[in-house]
Amino acid sequence: MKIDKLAGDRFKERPSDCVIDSHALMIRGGYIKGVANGIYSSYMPMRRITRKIENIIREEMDAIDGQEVQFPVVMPGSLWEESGRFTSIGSELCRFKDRNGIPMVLGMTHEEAAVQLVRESANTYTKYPFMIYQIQTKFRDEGRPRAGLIRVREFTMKDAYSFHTSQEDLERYYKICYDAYNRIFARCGIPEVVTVKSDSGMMGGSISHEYMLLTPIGEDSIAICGECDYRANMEAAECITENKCEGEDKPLELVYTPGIHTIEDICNFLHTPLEESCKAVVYQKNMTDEYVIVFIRGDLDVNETKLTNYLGEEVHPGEITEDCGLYAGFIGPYGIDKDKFTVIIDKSLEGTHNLSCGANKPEYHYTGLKISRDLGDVEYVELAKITDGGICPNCGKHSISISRGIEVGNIFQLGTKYTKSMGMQYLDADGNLQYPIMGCYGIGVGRLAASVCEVHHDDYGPIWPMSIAPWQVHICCLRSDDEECKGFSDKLYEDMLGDNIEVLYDDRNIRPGAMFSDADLIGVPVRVIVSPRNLAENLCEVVTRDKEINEKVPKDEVIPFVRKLIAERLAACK
RNA sequence: CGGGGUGUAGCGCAGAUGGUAGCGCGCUUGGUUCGGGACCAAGAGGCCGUGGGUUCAAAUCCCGCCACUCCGACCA
Repeated sequence: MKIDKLAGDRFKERPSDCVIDSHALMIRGGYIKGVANGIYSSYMPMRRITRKIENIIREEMDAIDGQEVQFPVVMPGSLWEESGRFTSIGSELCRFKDRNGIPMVLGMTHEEAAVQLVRESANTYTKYPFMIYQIQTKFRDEGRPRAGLIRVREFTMKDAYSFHTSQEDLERYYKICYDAYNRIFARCGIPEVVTVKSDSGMMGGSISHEYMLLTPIGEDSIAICGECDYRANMEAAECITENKCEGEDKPLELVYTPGIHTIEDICNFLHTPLEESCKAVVYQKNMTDEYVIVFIRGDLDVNETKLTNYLGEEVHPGEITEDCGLYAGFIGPYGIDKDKFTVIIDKSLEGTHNLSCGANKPEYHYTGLKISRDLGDVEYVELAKITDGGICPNCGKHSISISRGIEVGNIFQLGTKYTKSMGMQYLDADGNLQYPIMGCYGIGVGRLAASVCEVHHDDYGPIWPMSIAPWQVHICCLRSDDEECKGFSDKLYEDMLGDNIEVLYDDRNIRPGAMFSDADLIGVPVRVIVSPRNLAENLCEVVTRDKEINEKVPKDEVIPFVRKLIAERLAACK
């Protein structure tokens, strides 16, 4: 490829609306162009990168007996009604009608399509286990796309679905996928990706893992133990609390606390630590607006994902109105109307005493609350967010730190949610009808490319690993007006093409500075610089984008030298 | 869903108090340059997001839409 024909501009100024580096570099380098909010087109360099990523994924999926298939982007709503997701999913599922008025959806994930594809043919246990996968466009009408390709509405994804006749077999295969995923990320040049336990959200199912690239710009928070190998998404992390319950129990006492509304204020007023208070967090159910009140230790926050899972329905922060029977700032667990409100006591309050809390009466709080004494038998529910410096649920030490990460992939054990709801069955060896057990496995291709860029770049541009680089070699002909320089460069380019080296050739009559800046933005790992100066000594300069290598090589040995470099670097990405 | 911001040339921006649009980068042509985004000269390129209103006159003032964007919430 000659660079002067390459569609897409490269430019110097950072676009003002780019917050993260990978986004800015991909716009500045002529990789992508925005079409609409969260929707991008890719220029050739980007497409070559994603194609290589897709091929790596393909190789690894094929190696674990995956069958590549293709599902449609547009599906009838009726298919999604079978699983119940046509109505259960919110506006991120794009719905529309075809010319006959039939409800249709744009695929945001393909469990339904996967089951539809195989439910008749996989009717005997002898066909199990098997896995099908595709690499295809998804559309999710996100409320807020951001960060370039990290969070978009339309994207390419590899999604895989496995089918099993037992939980044991699913777990066996799940482990195989787990390892295949690690190989994929290592081969794409980001071996530092870690797995974390995650919440399975709307997918259903139980065990799931996310593959996280740890970086401060990540959107997810991850709890990591510094002492053992415990790692979990904040949403899924169990919050362990120790309540020492020192000193004597004090009696429950009503205290006049005019104008004190927040838990910080009451603790300051009483000179007690936040741990000795019980705060109320008010939510309302999305469907009915019914109030849900969570009581939790004053220093902790509610993990709303856990709350949603516990309730089995969505909630939003509650609006406390004049006549709802609640007094904002004075809500407490003692004497609250349990018939009128859903009241939940967080596990962090188990084994506590001498708590201060609201008195359900304006301008009054209680002190000396002991739940086991004053409220009798209550169910404690684990709903708190794990905290930085908190206790590790695995090893029990105060060793949790919270990091940020980008989710580049995930794997789920789905169970029978889709096979049952969609009526997929097979005959087992004893002649009984059974529902297959499913797993599903996803990787966002564009997000992965952007993640690699985010981790591998400098001020001048991306530094692509050889395995996914848009080209392997970039020839810079520094003086195209010099006959010898141009002649040698042209020949080198032709020879490399003939030798099946992926080469980008810059023979524009521009100044070296501009040429190097463009080369940096394209981020090709190996650069060959041809100039009259070096040619006078029969040399070419070979440099790598990561600055590891900068050597003058005899001009006749450039191709073998470069071939060796490419081979070494490809081998390093395994 | 809540709260901000911005829409003027391909990109980045300036255009108090209304008078018919400008700068930098990029692009075209010619010349001088040539190892980290050169310089000179001459050019091309604009329905000022959109609809309405006020006015002799609107990029500018008023109202309504739309789009993009940032922060937060939500998010297989």
